[in-house]
Amino acid sequence: MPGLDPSAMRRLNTSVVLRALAEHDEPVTMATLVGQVKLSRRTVELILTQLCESGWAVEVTPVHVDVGRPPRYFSFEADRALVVAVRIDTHAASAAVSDIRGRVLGRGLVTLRNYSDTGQTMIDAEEAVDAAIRESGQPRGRVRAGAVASGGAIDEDGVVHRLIHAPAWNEFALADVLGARLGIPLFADNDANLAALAEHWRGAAQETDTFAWCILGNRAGVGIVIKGAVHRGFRGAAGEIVEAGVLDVMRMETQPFGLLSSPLLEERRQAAAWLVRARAGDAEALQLLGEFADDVARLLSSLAWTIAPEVIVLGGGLEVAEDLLLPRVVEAMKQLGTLRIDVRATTIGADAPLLGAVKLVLDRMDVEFFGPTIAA
Amino acid sequence: MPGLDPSAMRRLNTSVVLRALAEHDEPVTMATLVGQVKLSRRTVELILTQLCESGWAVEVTPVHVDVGRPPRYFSFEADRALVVAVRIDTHAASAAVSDIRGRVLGRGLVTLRNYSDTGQTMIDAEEAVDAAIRESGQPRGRVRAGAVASGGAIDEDGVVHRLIHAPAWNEFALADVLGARLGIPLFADNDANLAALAEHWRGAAQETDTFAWCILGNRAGVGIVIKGAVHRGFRGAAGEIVEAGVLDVMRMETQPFGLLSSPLLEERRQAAAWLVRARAGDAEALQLLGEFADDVARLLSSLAWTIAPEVIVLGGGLEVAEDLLLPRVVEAMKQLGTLRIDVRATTIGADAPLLGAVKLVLDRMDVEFFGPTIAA
DNA sequence: TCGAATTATGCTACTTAGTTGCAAAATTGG
DNA sequence: CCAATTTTGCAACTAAGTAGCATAATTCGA
Repeated sequence: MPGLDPSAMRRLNTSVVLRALAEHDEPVTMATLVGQVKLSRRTVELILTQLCESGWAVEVTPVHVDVGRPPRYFSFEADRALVVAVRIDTHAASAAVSDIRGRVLGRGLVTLRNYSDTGQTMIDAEEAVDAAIRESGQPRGRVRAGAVASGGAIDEDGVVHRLIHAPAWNEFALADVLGARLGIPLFADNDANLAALAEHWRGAAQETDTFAWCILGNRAGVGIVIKGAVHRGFRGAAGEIVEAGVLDVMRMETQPFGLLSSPLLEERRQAAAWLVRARAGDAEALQLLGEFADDVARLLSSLAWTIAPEVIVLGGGLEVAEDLLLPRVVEAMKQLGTLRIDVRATTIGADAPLLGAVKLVLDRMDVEFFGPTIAA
Repeated sequence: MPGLDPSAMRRLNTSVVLRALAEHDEPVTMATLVGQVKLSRRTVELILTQLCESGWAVEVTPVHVDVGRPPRYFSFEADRALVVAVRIDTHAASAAVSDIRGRVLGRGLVTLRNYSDTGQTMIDAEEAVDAAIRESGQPRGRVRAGAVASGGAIDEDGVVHRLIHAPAWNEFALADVLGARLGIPLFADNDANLAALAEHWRGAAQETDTFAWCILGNRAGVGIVIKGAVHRGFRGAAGEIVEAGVLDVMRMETQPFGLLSSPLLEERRQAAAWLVRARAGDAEALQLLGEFADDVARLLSSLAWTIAPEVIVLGGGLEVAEDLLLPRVVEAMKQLGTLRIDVRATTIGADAPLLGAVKLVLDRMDVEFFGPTIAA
């Protein structure tokens, strides 16, 4: 337990002021900030001066209308630090460069040459990052950190522990290897976890902070957010349905509606065709849809009694069937006697894991961005 | 986000020093504390003086042998604040009075007159508390706070949301009602959650901080600890297997080995008889034991893929069958293809929920004990 | 155009609290 | 009884937050 000295107090207060400043999209007056942070005006003034000197804040002079001496306006310099988010799928690597507020400035997409070859995939991923940086038009040096989303159980150190269909990835130090290649600190996490994080940040689960996000079907995974933070579990294995055993996941894989979440366009097209049939009232399609809903409900029930999330968000392609699937799943859960849980569809869609990676690095870099270094 | 002023800094440092002091069972010198808290000797000295004045610390003069000027010794005054833990079972209310270090000073036990009558049960619970305080020999006024362990889904405000076999308890504000009766701030939580907390504190799960604790059989419940804190889930429903639906829990209830965790002595005796038969190699008993192990394994698998705990602790009576049950459960989980998890038996036993209640109130009262009030 | 009203600023003086370091105190051992 | 040793007690200093007042820079109305 380390005690605090006055300089630690100043660091903390600096971080408080900077956070308050960063919350506003528009420039704000000192008085506004003083109201928020519960520090004296003088202190805020001194800290703001320091922040301007170190480049984290800028003073701007907007047009002014009110009576009285015009206040000084300050705004947060979001461009000062950029982050990059990478997503590695079985078929493609995508990347997004974003500023520290989460505004995406550029994107890149590269089709993977050979997913089973981790080395090649790292090259592909770097290409996607390069493309994203190029599109952003920002100097590369501004990209300070990054996060990568991938399938599999990924622990806090960014090591992939199990990726059932791709043994080459087992025990692969994804975060370290790709981070070294890109020359920045890099975090890694499971794509379902990151999708959940994104959904909490900007999607369908903003008002709750204990919930689960699911992709179920051809691929299957659950992302769990507890008290606002991703729950990874031991060696990142939380939410890794592939390991379930309890539930017959394989059956979902051979289910046409399971293909809704396939990374392959062709398979998604097949699934969409079944959806059309179901919407038209085709008996076989409705039968299969019902079975799929039952399977999904059984999985969600398992989540319900263990985690007891307040909300479950269905993502990963399932959202296109929202109208047909949701009522059936809810009904099936009721039949199972499960606690009534608010089940809803994603509002972010396919971009979720990438957006979640942005959020992950923003969260993790708080200390770096808002911590000791600021004062310098 | 509130900023810090010098007095907040002092409060924090005071709490740091007090915690460091409380870690030692024996009196310690100032120099030792200085080494631990990373504050200057002068500051520690001033804070210790204040703590002595406010009664949280006392200076003692032990015999001294080393050369040099003899140091001043200080020790933490654990008696200054006592807490009471209550456990409400279907058949009895028990209570324990403990000091702030968790040393139990007195106990009480009252057989419930009518569990379905919450009012009567509150009276019984208070009697148990009175008995425990009497046994401790401490003045009642020293008991500053308490916690109560009960079955059912209990939210953070201490309201019981579902207790399937006792509708009178539904939406009963357990913490508030009993707290008002006892005249102290009272926290409430599910007994499995509290047992898990106890196991983390003093039992079989001290070295991990993400794990689950189970009572399975006649009663069923799971307590989940994530990053050292109990995970309650929405409205306290996490780990409430009763709601499962997915798994055939009722079958376990009619299983003779399920009676191992019965609150009734008679039923436990029956179960013990089956254990004897199994140990003697009786085929029927071994068959039933195997089925029980399979059921348990299926439940634990569900925990494994959702939470991914590092350890699962079996408690609530199951520990008496440890030698026969554990290998079978582990084998059955392997058959299910579940991630290998360290499954072990409780080292605390039946006292776990009560001990967990002590820990809960100590954790929750940190702010009160170690927070702003100290300096006064 | 000028003065009153208004509002934010810049600063000085003061307080709290943490750090440094030195002289003095209290012990043991020869 | 003196040297060695270890800890204490305190004075002087520094960092950082608070309070509050005189002043500056506006708008508005006459």
